[in-house]
Amino acid sequence: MHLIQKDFGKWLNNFTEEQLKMVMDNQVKLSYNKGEIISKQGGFASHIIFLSEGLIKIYKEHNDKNLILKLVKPGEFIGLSSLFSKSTFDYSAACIDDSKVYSINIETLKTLVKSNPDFAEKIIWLMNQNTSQYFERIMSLTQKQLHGRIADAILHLSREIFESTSFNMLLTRRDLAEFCGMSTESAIRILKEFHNDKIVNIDGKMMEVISFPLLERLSEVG
Amino acid sequence: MHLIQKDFGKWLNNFTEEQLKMVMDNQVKLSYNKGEIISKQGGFASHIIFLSEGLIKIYKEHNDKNLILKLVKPGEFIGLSSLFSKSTFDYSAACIDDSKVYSINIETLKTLVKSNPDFAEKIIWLMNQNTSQYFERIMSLTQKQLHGRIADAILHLSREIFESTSFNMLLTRRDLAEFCGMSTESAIRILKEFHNDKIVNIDGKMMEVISFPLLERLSEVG
DNA sequence: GAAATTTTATGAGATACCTCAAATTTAGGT
DNA sequence: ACCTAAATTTGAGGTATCTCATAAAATTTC
Repeated sequence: MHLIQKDFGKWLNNFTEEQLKMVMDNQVKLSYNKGEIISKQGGFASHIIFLSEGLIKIYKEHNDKNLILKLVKPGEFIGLSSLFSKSTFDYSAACIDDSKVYSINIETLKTLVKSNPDFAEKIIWLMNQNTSQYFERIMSLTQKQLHGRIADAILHLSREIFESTSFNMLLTRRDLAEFCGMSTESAIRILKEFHNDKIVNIDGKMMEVISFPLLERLSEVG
Repeated sequence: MHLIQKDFGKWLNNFTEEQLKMVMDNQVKLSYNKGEIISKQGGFASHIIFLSEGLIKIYKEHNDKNLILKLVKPGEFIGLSSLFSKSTFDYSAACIDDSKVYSINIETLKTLVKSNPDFAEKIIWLMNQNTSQYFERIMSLTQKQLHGRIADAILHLSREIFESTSFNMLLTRRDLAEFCGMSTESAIRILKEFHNDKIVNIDGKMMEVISFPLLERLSEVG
């Protein structure tokens, strides 16, 4: 009880004792290793996942090329888009880093949404945050060229995901390419270019942003 | 009262008299002409719109190029993504055809969502439908080349929007291009190609699908 | 109903990006 | 520690797509 309240924190406000017990009784904590797949596109969506530790990629498979739709960091839910609609996932989820998650029965969450308007509001708010993020991604991926897209990705990693100027990005070059909708070779070339131009400092997967203004400019001009 | 119940139909189930009255008192019906802008990116999101008649495009502006995120047909809501989150629209909406809409105060809708769990469920369901559609769009726009994207667009128009093999697509070539994330010239060239290859029959804005299998094949291979 | 604007159309040239190939480095498994 | 597989890197060549220019057709405006 203690642990889950600490992690879920803000999501469990205003729950009655009965509702809290319901969450407790219908949830398990799971650990995944880097590289492991949590859910597979087309698979049965019986649970919603809450990420407690680690980093996860949500991606779609198309022929043999993948596109990473979203990076999920601790504190976020995965699978909300299956609430009240599809019974199958329309995307896959895999761990970029060792991860710990709570897996919550989807029926439980449905019941909670229907019995607790404040929780429903929070879920709707979360889903709208996601949608807004997807709009940004669509614009980046479709309207900008390679440099702008990589700039967007670096800004996202620095500000949203790792919340630091300097971080281990964990993503492989291929992950980054799949996040930016480009070939791995292009991603590599542009990273090197940014490094040479002293926009970022890159050593393997370690990344340090040197100039946010330049990244923002690249993002802006596309 | 009669009119709105006919239009909103399925959305007003399970409402109490009081709630129905609340909808009635906080809603106006508006008419727009083809080409008119309903809401502008960055504008204040004070209302949710329910499309009763016509066709509307939801689009984002980037530098001087637009991208049409979604086509909205009668029976759908616009602006749900502002419920419980942003107070400004992060996209614009404009009429592709003469349209009639109900404009509903956003606070009213919030109240209803919080007081009627069934309605909340429906809203969540709707938002998830949208998200699912956006995933499809991201895949089409980022993973497929021109022919696949135009094929996707035609299939969408035929099946989702007009629900007919033969229809007046209303969109200009430029709209179609902005829906497919390509230059107007490319859209025109590929439409002509499809016409010459007898995949569709095109005369101005009139469009007749001749071979769904071929379109699906083009969509599949990308 | 004529003028002005927008839309549609087509060609040629430019270029951003991908694909393929081959080498080197790094990571993973036993 | 070794072997294998995966990830990273770089170059060269090809191509899908865009841009620009120009013109005809269609639509809107007054």
